[in-house]
Amino acid sequence: MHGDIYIKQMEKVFALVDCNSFYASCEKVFNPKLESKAVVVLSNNDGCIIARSEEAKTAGIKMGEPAFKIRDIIEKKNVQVFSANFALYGDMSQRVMNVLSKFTTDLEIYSIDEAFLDISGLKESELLLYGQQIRNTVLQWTGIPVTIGIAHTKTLAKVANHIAKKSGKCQGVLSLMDEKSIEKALESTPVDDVWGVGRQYNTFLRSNGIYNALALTKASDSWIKKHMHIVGLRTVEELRGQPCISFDMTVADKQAICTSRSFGTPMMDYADIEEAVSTFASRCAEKLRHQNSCAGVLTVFVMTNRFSKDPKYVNGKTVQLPVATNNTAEIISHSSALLKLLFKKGYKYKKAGVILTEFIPEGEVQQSLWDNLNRDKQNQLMSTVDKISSTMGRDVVKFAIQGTRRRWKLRQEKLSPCYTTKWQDLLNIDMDRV
DNA sequence: TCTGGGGTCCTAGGACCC
DNA sequence: TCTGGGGTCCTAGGACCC
Repeated sequence: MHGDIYIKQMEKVFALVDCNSFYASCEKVFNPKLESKAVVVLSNNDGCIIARSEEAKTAGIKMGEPAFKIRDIIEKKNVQVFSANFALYGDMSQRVMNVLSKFTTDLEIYSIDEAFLDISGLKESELLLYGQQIRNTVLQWTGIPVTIGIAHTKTLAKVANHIAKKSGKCQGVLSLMDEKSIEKALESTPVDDVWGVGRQYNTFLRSNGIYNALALTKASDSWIKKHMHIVGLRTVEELRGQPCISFDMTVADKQAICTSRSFGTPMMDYADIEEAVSTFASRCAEKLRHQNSCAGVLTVFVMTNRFSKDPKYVNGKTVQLPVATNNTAEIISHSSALLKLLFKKGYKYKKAGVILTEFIPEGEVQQSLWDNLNRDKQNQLMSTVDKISSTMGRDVVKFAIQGTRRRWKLRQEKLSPCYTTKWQDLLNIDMDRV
């Protein structure tokens, strides 16, 4: 058929490269003592498990579990625990992506540890070998092990990746190209392992007798659309082999920027929270300047610990800024004005945050008649601050209101060195003992 | 003692317009 | 008593992702 030939020629092939236990693997790269040990990485404040090495998974540690609940497993199985070191992980991520970009420029960096490659045009028989080549190169050049799934749609590439992760047979690479193997793969994939099916849809689908990905592909379009909307229908079409999710190599500007933290210990003093909120505001402004935008709307929120029995208070306030800005001083002063309105004495605050939205490009800001700020001068100041921060380190210069006490700071008791981003943390090797 | 942080997209419903 | 038709814009909330 004419149509068939057309589709054959157009058919794309995607490879999803996904780092194995990424954060845990980063810790292992620079610390050979960790090899073959169970390693876990904790969220900020040393709260929950956010990464587990293969050995840690085998030990029965679950994703997202609070660390204090699994103290006994950690002790019994000699699990090596680390506080999240995002400076290290971010830098390692860049290295991995750099290696991938040597293979193709058609690269979509999807998250810190995942990228899609458009590898259309290769012969089907070459795909596995090519995947192995990518895998070996990334491992050799960065020390990070990856798994690769290959298919005609991104969602199927995800399925392939998932299976390759679990099955030793695949040696880290699986391609799902022919109908038979796709069907087998879908049947063995629990429906909640499908990319786009979360907790709610999982419950819903199961209560309707759909337990695996294959069954999901057999549901009717109208039923899917009714209950899972257009996004759900796209997922199902992708599982059927029909590409619906676009491949996008350009990094889109963010539409919202948020900086928020839980405090290491609960805070009751206004001054402490003001320090924290000012620091978050400053961080937001940095991120905003980084993408050359100005924000028109600013939100501040505070909350008490939702798990404790103490009185609870959750609140947020939003302002429309008179002139859209990315100036740290302005964003800090609006943030503390909002905090002043929000703050109520007597509560034990656990978390606060600053959110910026309604962005416009720096060059298109509407001036106000009553604006009495010298914006050119302020912009020069900001770019000087940014330059100092990027060469000499963050917070070398900062606003006084951000404070120095940092009583709100994170708990990070098991932080590893920043092996790749701080001179003083570089590894020393004693040649006499090698 | 101890439970993360930062995003995206879509939909329904209300307000408002002619 | 009856009570159109068609549209836009905005917001809150829900779902998902890593």
